[in-house]
Amino acid sequence: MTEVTRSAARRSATLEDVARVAGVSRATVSRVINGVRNVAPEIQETVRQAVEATGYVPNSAARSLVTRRAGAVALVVSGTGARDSDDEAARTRIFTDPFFGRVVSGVLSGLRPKGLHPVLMLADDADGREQVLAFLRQGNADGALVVSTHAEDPLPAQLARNGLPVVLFGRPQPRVPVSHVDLANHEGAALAADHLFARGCRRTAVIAGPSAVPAARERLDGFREAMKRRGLPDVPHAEADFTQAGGERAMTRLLADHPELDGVFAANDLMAQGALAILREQGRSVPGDVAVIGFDDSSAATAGRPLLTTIRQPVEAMAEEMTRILLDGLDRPDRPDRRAVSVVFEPSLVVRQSA
Amino acid sequence: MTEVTRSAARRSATLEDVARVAGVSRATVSRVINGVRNVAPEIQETVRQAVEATGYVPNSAARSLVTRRAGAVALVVSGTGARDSDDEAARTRIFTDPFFGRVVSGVLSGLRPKGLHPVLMLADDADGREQVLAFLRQGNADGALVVSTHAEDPLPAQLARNGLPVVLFGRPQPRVPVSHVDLANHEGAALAADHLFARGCRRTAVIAGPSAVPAARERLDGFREAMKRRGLPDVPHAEADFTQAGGERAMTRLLADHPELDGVFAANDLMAQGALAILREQGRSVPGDVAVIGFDDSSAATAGRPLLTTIRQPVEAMAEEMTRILLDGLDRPDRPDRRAVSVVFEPSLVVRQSA
DNA sequence: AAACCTCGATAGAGCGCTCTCACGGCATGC
DNA sequence: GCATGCCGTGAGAGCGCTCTATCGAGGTTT
Repeated sequence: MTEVTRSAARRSATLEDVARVAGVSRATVSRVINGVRNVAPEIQETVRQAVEATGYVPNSAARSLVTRRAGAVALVVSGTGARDSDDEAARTRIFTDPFFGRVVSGVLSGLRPKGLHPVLMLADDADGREQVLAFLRQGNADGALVVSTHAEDPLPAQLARNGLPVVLFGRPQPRVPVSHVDLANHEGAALAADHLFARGCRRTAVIAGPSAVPAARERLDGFREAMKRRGLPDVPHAEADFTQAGGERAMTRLLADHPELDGVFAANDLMAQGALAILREQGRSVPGDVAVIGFDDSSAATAGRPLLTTIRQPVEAMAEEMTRILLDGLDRPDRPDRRAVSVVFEPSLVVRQSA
Repeated sequence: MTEVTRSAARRSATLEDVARVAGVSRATVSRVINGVRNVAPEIQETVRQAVEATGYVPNSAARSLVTRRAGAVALVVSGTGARDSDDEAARTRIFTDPFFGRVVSGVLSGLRPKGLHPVLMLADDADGREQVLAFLRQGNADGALVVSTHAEDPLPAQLARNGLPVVLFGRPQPRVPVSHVDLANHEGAALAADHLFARGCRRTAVIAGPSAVPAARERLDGFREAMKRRGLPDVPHAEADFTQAGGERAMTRLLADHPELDGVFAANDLMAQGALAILREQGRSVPGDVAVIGFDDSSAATAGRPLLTTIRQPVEAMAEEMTRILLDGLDRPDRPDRRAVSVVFEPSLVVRQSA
């Protein structure tokens, strides 16, 4: 084998090669490969055989260049609140949270029918945000799915300003018109309050999420408002960071300040687990002495004993809907109806053992 | 503004535009944008200003087309064992496992210096494997990081056969020469055995992972061999699926068959948590009546009480090393030293409360 | 002073694909 | 019988970039 043929064998087949083998033009092969439009059946067959014979695989860079479509979407985790972008512990924490895994799972489900795959990006500081922006503007991805945590996260606005298709998990800042999916957090928290009240709890407390996170605020407010309606206007709370360790610290504080507690509502399951651990250590039985309700119905809810009573958030379905909205927007010929779409999901109460 | 100028403004600036503004050639602008080689400082400055003025962003499809580099790597989760690819529960389970999150975190760390981002792919059936293969052959990614679970997973071999750069998490089948990172699972299991023995446990059992997973086999074998060396050749075990629920079932079975148990080694932390839950339910104190050791030192280890004594697997560091190996291979000019590289990490014992 | 380098910049080919436009052949309408 | 329309195919431009070959200017060598 000469040097020439070897290098020829090395480089993979192109449309040109297939066309030559099939005895047709490049354009015809292209038509067969993509949406088959007006090509005689017998020629289609010939082309297909030529593709087989040459082992042809379309080059996506070339295709993207002319179609101006990347055929990819970015999945951005934004604003983790890591102070330092080298803070691997913080990064691991967010990716280890069951919430993240459920989002990934839902996104994958939503993308699968279209044969797309998400590019994972972390935008936890200005530099990371710049990277996401550049990535999209360079055409590496056609749109972004953003899981943003902080309310003041500027990324959604930046993306929207650049005219890039975005869908958010969670409500964006009021002034930013961006498509998103969300959960009725108020209602979820009220469900928890009602259940605790019905059990007879009158001295409840809340382990809240970071006040910078809108969903966390809504859960706290929703719970307090529901209790107020029942004549209990004073519900103490401690703020934590959505982690188990944070939940432990918050529970410890709460117990010290309010030893008479008989019910706890945690803004997510991880913190509820932390609460459970501390209650056990301090010799309080759950749900006998203190009833505990979590939020999310993630895998953490059934990870320990007692099994956690919790408010279910259909994260997978929400993530799937998020990709659907994005893909719809990409398909649409740009102009018409470019307004932001939003879909709000309803939470539900899942009663197990802890309350 | 006329229709023409508007559409001109719409489409983003190209190299040509920048060159015109800067009064130089396309090639010079290209040199400035990329590795700056032999360009007079003042011209560099002029070009930079022109880039600024035009808001130029390089088009990566065009670049990829000529460089034949995608500037992306695939992160493939392969062989989850989901029977049905529509089995969302199974999919969520794998992504919810802290192990996955740690891998993602490590990969991100390894990719960050190069400004790359992983494309997430799930290859849980033949169709998924085909997609991964096609994706890489189309040049969408330059290489793959594969987290493969089953020993008989054909994907690594398929990729290697196609000459695509791959690095595996975990040892591949014996006959497949593929770069990988791995943990000394035998040694880790022996560490667990030694610790239990030193505590006085003589009636231990193992909650093993799926026998199709090489790492699971090694952990079981390592534990049994270590116990055998100490004169305890009979260590019962129950096989589970690396999930908490599976751990619970295995523990229940083990307890029924061997009520006299005084020590349990679980092949991962999730199953150890399951064991803890069952032991509590059955009124056995941990570590008083039964000592428990997990494996991984994931977030699950500190998720409940008692805190789990476990064998630490440095997943983040392993994942980071995995990307380093892949990127090194991509940089190298192909031919020389194309042999498979492997790096084996050492586990360590982390003593907490459960043993 | 002529020949030779060297360095910085340009011209232009070409990566592999899609898509518009033109064209030939055939059926249809008057 | 000739104009008309449609359908299937081919020719060719061009997407935005990189990179090789080339050229010109200025300095050095003999």
